[in-house]
Amino acid sequence: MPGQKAPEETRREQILTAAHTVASRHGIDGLTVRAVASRAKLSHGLVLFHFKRKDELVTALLDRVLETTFLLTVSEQVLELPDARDRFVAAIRQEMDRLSQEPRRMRLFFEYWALGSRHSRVRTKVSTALSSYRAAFRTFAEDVLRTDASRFSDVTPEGLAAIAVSLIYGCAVQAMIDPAGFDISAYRASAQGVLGHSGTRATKRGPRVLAAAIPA
Amino acid sequence: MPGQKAPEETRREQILTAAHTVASRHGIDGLTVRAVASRAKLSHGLVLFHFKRKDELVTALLDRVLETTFLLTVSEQVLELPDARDRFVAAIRQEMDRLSQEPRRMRLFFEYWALGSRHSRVRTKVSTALSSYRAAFRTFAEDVLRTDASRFSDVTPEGLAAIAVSLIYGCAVQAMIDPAGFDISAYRASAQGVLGHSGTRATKRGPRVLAAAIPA
DNA sequence: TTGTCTATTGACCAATTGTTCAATGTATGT
DNA sequence: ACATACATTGAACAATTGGTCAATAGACAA
Repeated sequence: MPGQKAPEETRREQILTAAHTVASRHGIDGLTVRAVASRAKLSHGLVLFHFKRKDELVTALLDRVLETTFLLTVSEQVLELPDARDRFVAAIRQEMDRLSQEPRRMRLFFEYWALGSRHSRVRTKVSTALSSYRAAFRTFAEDVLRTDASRFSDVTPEGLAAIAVSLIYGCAVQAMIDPAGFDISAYRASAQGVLGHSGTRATKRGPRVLAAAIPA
Repeated sequence: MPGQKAPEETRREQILTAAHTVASRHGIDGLTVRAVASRAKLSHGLVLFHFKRKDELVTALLDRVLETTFLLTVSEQVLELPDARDRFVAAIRQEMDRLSQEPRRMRLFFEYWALGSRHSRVRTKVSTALSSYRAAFRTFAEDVLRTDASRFSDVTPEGLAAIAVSLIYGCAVQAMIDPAGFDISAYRASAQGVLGHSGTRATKRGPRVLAAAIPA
C-alpha cells in the first residue's frame, strides 16, 4: 500500500541525510540501498526511484560530504590578528580542532579518497575539493611569505598552503586512530613552533587573542 | 579432483601474495575469498581452509601491508650528512618519494585506516604501526632540537616526528588524487624551507650530498 | 599393500546485494 | 466524476558473497 507523497526535493534531501548517517556509521561498504531506505523509513524501491543507480546516490552523498568537510570558515577574531603568521597558525589550529572533533566525517572523506583511485568521477570531485581547500589557505600563506620572506626561503604560497593541509589532515589521521596515545596539544604546539610564532614583539597580545579565538 | 599438495607455509604465503595483488587493484571491497583463490589458482574452499575466516585473511594481509609501508630505511648518504636538520629533511624527502611512487600501497593503508574505526584489531595494528613509524623519526627530531633549540620553541621531539609523518602522508594524499595539478617539487621545497636548511655554513656541502642521496 | 592423516576440490546453502516492475495509492487537472 | 500523471510499495530476480561439508587425492608410516 503506497504511502503518502512528498515534495520532490524534500525526498532527495531526506534520502541523502539518511545516506549520510548510514555511511558515517558503517562506512561506504555499509551504504546499501536498503539500509538507507530503512533509515529514512522508506521502501528501497523509492530510493532507486529518486536515484536511478546506487552510484548516483554515492556521488550525491560525496558532494554533501565535501561541502561540509572542506569549508574553511575562519572566525573574525582570527582575521583580526595583526600578525600574518598568527593568522595562518590560528586558521590551521582551528581546522585541526574542527576535524578532530568530527572523526566520522573524516573517515568518510578518506573512504571516498580511496574510492577515487578507481572511480574517475569521485576522483575529480575529491581533487577539486582539495584544490579549493588549499586555495583557501593560500591567501593566508601569501600574507605570511610577504611579511616573512626571510625565514621561509624557497617556500611558495601554494606549497605552504599544501603543507597547512598536510598538517591538518595528518593530525586528524594520527589522532583518530590512536586518541589515547597521540598528544594533540603537543602536536599543535610543535606545528606552531615550526611555522613560527609572531615573535617577541607580539607575545603579549597575539597569543591571548589566539587562545580566546580557539577554545581548547 | 583434489590437486597436489604444497608445503604448509608456502600456501599461506601464496594466498597472501594473491590477496595483496587483489586488494591493491580492487581495494578491500574487492578482496573476496573467491577473487583471491582465483588469483592464486586455487579453489575458494582451500583459502578458507588455511584462513578459517575471511577476517583472518584480511588481518594477515594488514600485517604484510604495514610491514612494507612503515619501514623507514634511510640511506647511508643521508645518515652521513653533518647537519641534523639536513638529515631530518632528507629522511622526510626520501619517504615522500618512496610513498608517492607506491600509490596502491598507500591507498590500501588508508582503507585499512578507515576500517580501523570499526574493527578494533585493525585499529590496534594500524595505531602501533603509526607509533613506531613516528618513533623512527623521533631520533632525527631529537638531533634537530638538540642542535637547533632556538629556532623551534615549544617543539617536542614527539611532536616534530608527528609533523614529519603528516608532511609525508599529506604529500601522498594530495599528490595521488591529483597527480597533474599537485606540484610535488614545490611541496618538497616548501617543506624543506619551513623546517629550515642547514644554513649558510653548510651550503656548499650539505645540499649536494642531499641531491645525490635523493634522486629527483 | 593397507591404513591414516590431511590438503584439496567443488557442490551446495543462506544471506545480502543492486535492480526491475507490476500493482496501487495520491494528487491534480478537466 | 473521471482521467491522467506520478510517487510509492513490495514482490521478485539474478548475481555475488562468506561459509560448510562430503568426497577424494596425495603423502607417509607400518
